Amino acid sequence: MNGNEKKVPAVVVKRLPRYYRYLGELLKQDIKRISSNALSQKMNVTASQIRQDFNYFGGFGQQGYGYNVEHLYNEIGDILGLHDGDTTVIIGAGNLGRAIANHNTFEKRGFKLVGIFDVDKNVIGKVINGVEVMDMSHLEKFMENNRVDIGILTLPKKAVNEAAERLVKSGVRGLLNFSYTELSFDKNVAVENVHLSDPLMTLSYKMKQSEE
Amino acid sequence: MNGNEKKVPAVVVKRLPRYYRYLGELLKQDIKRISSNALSQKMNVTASQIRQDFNYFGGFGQQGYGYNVEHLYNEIGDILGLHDGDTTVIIGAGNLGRAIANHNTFEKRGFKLVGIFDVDKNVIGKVINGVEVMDMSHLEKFMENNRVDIGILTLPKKAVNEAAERLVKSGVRGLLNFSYTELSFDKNVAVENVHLSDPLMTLSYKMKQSEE
DNA sequence: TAGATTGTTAATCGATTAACAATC
DNA sequence: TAGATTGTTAATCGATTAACAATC
Repeated sequence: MNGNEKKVPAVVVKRLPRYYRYLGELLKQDIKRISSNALSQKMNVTASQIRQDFNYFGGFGQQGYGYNVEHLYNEIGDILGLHDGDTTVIIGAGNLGRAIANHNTFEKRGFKLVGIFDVDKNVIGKVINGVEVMDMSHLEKFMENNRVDIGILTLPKKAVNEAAERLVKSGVRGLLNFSYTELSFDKNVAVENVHLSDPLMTLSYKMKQSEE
Repeated sequence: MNGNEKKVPAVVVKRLPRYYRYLGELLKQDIKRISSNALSQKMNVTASQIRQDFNYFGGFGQQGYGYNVEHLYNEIGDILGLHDGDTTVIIGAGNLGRAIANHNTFEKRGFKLVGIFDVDKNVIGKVINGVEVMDMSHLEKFMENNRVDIGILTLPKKAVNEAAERLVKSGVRGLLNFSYTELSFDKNVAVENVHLSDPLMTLSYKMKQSEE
């Protein structure tokens, strides 16, 4: 941030992945350009919001023309850091860890899984989506020899704090935490806490509303 | 809604699961009561916001005392519909479907998994967390004989629309969709679309910010 | 050039925070 | 009763929408 750009509101940042997805779809359909108005109808938001959102990062469009889909897609990818080649490790090779290791969207988005760790002797040595599950006690050695940007935490909450701290000490810059605990570190380590059952609860709330 | 209550903003509803989690923790620690101020410090929000949020649903506190933790916990559970005994089926017994079937938080929140369906002969008949995987072609028959409130969609996007429509036709009132496609139905069917890679992307964005 | 559509400023709306009277 | 803390109104802040001049 160079000081004369205003800080992008969190609510705008959260919308970026959705734009990215829709633009990816347009790209697949070979659509070359789109106006904020056409996009707003597809996405069910206002054209004004779309233009405002994009203009936080500088104008990507052209008056009288609209937006070049491929260009916009790449720019948003850039903003999100999808072209940085960030590497990930998964800590916890349980059901969720395995699901995520096999979830190919992560790769498609430019993230490279380089290691999976667990403490369970029964899973250590197994290969998941081409990546071997290693012994958690070898974490530090592994990270000395491999650049790891992001730690994905899919382990029981009682073990998550220690794992997170070891990752941070070994140089990880971001944590994607699926454990129940809400982690937070100082500003040098970005953290995103994901609670899988939250959407189920808000769904349940919505269901009660539509009953009435 | 009886008309003289104002509609609860979506942003407030989204915060309810987080309150519920924190109150659950307090309950475990045998803490009987808490003030909005004490809770605000734990949760890193303002006390004002907490009181405003709770007052959308009627006052749960008592002047000079604060909030009774257990009572508040149960009230929020009620609001979220966690005590309705909603049943779920999972469509798609792949990695993510299995992870969710084994994810015991869903049960803890009061949702009962009653069926898992797939088209793959290799997984049909297997038992996941005590529930047998059934042939997708038997979905309608199963739903005639069993009340199913929520369909959890963990299948490839090319199959998700058909599955969703079959569920809705068979009487499901809510869909929790993990597939890439964004589903939407008329107002009688609540839908929550979950995109697992979105938090990874926003994490990546945050990492770029803390670099600077 | 005329038409279309952005980028951006201004107006509106809604959410958050502050303040305090009510009351346990 | 005095102190604490809610419930609620009012003030502020920020996000969304509308409008339109700039310009391709």
